Formats: sequence, C-alpha cells, structure tokens
Amino acid sequence: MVLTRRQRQVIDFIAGFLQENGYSPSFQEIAQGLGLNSLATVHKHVLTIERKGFLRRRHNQSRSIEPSQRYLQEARRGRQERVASELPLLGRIAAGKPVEAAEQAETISLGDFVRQKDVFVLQVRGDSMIEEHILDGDFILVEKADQVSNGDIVVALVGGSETTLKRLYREGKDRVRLQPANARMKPILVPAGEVAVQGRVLGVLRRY
Amino acid sequence: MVLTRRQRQVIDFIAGFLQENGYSPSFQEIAQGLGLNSLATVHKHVLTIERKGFLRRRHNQSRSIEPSQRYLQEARRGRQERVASELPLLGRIAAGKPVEAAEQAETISLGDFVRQKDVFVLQVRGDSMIEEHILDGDFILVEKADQVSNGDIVVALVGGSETTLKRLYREGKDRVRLQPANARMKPILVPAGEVAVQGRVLGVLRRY
DNA sequence: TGTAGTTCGCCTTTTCTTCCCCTATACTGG
DNA sequence: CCAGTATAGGGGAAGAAAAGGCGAACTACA
Repeated sequence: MVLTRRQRQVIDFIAGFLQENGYSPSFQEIAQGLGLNSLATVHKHVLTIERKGFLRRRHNQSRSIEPSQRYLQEARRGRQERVASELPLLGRIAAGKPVEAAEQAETISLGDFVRQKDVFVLQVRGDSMIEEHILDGDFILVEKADQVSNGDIVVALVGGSETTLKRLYREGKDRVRLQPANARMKPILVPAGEVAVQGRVLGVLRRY
Repeated sequence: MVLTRRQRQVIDFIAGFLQENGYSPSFQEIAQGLGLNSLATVHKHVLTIERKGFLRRRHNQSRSIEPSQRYLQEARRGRQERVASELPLLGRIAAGKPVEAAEQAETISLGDFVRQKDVFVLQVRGDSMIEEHILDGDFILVEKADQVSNGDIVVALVGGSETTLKRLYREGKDRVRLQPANARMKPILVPAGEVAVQGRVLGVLRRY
C-alpha cells in the first residue's frame, strides 16, 4: 500500500503540524494548509490515508489524527538514507594554508575504514589511552583478531574477567605487557596464557 | 525468473523514485524517466516485471506500484556488500571491567554522526589541535555553518587566504580569537570581519 | 448550541488500460 | 536455408476508472 503524491502531501502536512504545535490539525486547518476549499476533500484524503495505514484517529473526534508507527518508521528511515553514510572528502586543511581541493568526487565512509569482515564498535570508558588521544566516550572500531602485531592497540580479556584497551607488547617468550597510555596508570604484566586478545583497534570515531 | 536489462532499469527507476518522493511514479513519469514516448510501453514493462514477481500493484489504481519484498531484499544485499556503513555497537569497554553488552542490535554509522545536511570531511595536516586530541592525518567531520557558538572548534578562513582549524572565541564586540590547542602555537586575534567561518567540527575519524 | 467531523451527489483531472501498429532478435521445424 | 513463431522493445490514441475537488446538508461531541 503506497500513497499518492497528494496523499503524501497531506500526511506530511499533518505530521509537520503535529511536530510544530504538539497537537494535530483540524480539518479546517488541513484545508488551509493545502489550499483546499472543502472539508469533504480533506475528509476523503484522511480516510484513504487511514485505510492505507499511514495514520490513525478516533471517529468523530476532533484533532485526533496521528501518523501511524508505519509512517514514522518510514520517515525515520528516509532521513537516515538521505543523510548519506558516504561523506564528501573535500581536501586537507593545514595550518596557514587554504583548503586544498582534493581530487574530484572523493568520498569517505565507514566502509573505507573497514576492509575486513568482522568489525564492531565499542565505546570507551575511562582515560587509560588518553596519551594516545583516545578519550572517554570515543568509539573505537575493533577488528576481531586473536593474532596481533607487537605494539598494536588491542581489546584484551585478562584473566577471564577484565577487559581492557591497551597497547600489547610481547616480553620474552611467554609474557605480555599491556601498556596503558596514561602516566598515572601502570602497565600490566601477565603470562601470555592469561590474555585473550579480542581484537585490534582499527580506528577511532569521536562525536562532539 | 530473471529481469532483462531494460526491465532492471525500469524497476530501479521506480524504486529510486519511491525512495526519493515517498510515493510511486505515474506511468507518465516513468516514461519520462526512461526516455519513452508511449505509456503503452511503460505498461507493458510494468506488467512483465509484475509477472516476474519484482513488483506489486493494484489494477487500475494510480501510483500504486511498489517493489516487492524480493526486489528489496536483493537491493539491500547489494548495498551491504558494497559498503559496510553500519557497524554493530557491542557495548562499552571500561578499564578493569568486562565489556558491558549494549542494548540489542545497536549499530553505528556515519549517519548517526551527521544529523544535518551539509557535512563534509577534511583531513587534518599539522598539530595545531593536538591537545584537543586531533592529530595530523585525522579526518574531521565538518558541518557547514556560518553561525557557531563560542568555543566551538571551527574551520575558518582568515583574511581571505588562510584556512585553519581552531577553537573560536568572541572577544568583546568585534574581535575573535582563534585558539590553537598546542602550547607552541599562539592564538590568532583578528577583527571579526576578517574571519569567515566555513564550518563547525562535528566529529573526528582516525584510522590506524 | 456551536464547532468540528461526516456523508452525499456531482464535477474535473489524472492516471491506467487496451487495441492495433511496428522493428529486431532468437528459436524451431521443414 | 527459410518460413513460422515467440519474445523484448517501442509507439499512438481512445476509453475507462481512480483520484482530486466542490458545496451543501447532516450529525456528533464538548
């Protein structure tokens, strides 16, 4: 069941009105908003839109129209898809120089950061990596991996219970050092067997 | 049952139109979109595509075409394989605690960082914001805006030629201070008229 | 007792359907 | 090898049915 152009205009108007005023419009107001002269026309529209499942209301009750869950979901989905997950990469900004225009039509998306298959995101709590410029609240992109290189930033499970974000260094044959990036915190030195690496940090995402 | 190239073009056009407008196209509009001169041709296409199960509609009802579940699934699969723009948000990681599981099925995408319309990405050169944990090589998400709040991190054009990334503070009535986050750099104090704010920094993206 | 919602014809415009036409390409049986 | 047949693609135009719209009379609820 899909709406016609006019029906879409009607429901959009109603949803917008409700958004703005906190209550739904009367038929009179809908008519004005859409440039209609007869309430009968409004009524017909409301009825068909209701039958198509895009709004609900109580019979004979004034200002009782509300957009259905279905309409709201659609609207939300539409917004998200409009707000592209690909953003244009315009260039580089350097102190003291104008923005260099990048080569045409470059874009950036999370997909560019994620070449692998198994990637997930964690939100960081705490300041243990602050000297690596990973802050409380930042999101880290983690690639699942149990084999990592010396010096990688990893998410690791220590002793079966504690999960931490640290740089991992192998020390000798059978020990690892989990190194925080915070002068106030001490490195953790444990037998390799007690550390289960859950993944390697690929990137950081921060929202202001 | 598989579509021909032309049929694919037709259904893709219809799906795109619906996505964009929230209602399906009339035969007339489909004809225009595909450069056809006769509605009969459109009608024929729609019929065969319907018979092949890629769209559904109601006889004689205008703008009632919708791509079938089958088509949508195909389209979704295609999109996901091209860009994994949504990543699962598994939870929070705190020093010394196991990963807290986040509420089911949360995901994160660039779209979540970008509520506005005009957003672009710049790559940072230089260390002028290093104490704010924005590094050389980081990508910043910039929302186009000429009005910004005091203290926002902004991309600004100074004196018509230099573009910089700084925190912006208003000083008195007609001066602004562009404050770097690097002890080795000095703030820039200029008349407000010489600063053209190009945008406000929404987020940071870093790849290791 | 209004004001806001409902119903009922009646009209116009938009949109869909059908019928007959044409070309090109591929496949099928003689 | 060729006629015959089927299918995809495209076209013009007439006809029919929704969709959109109007005024007026009618009804329900606060």
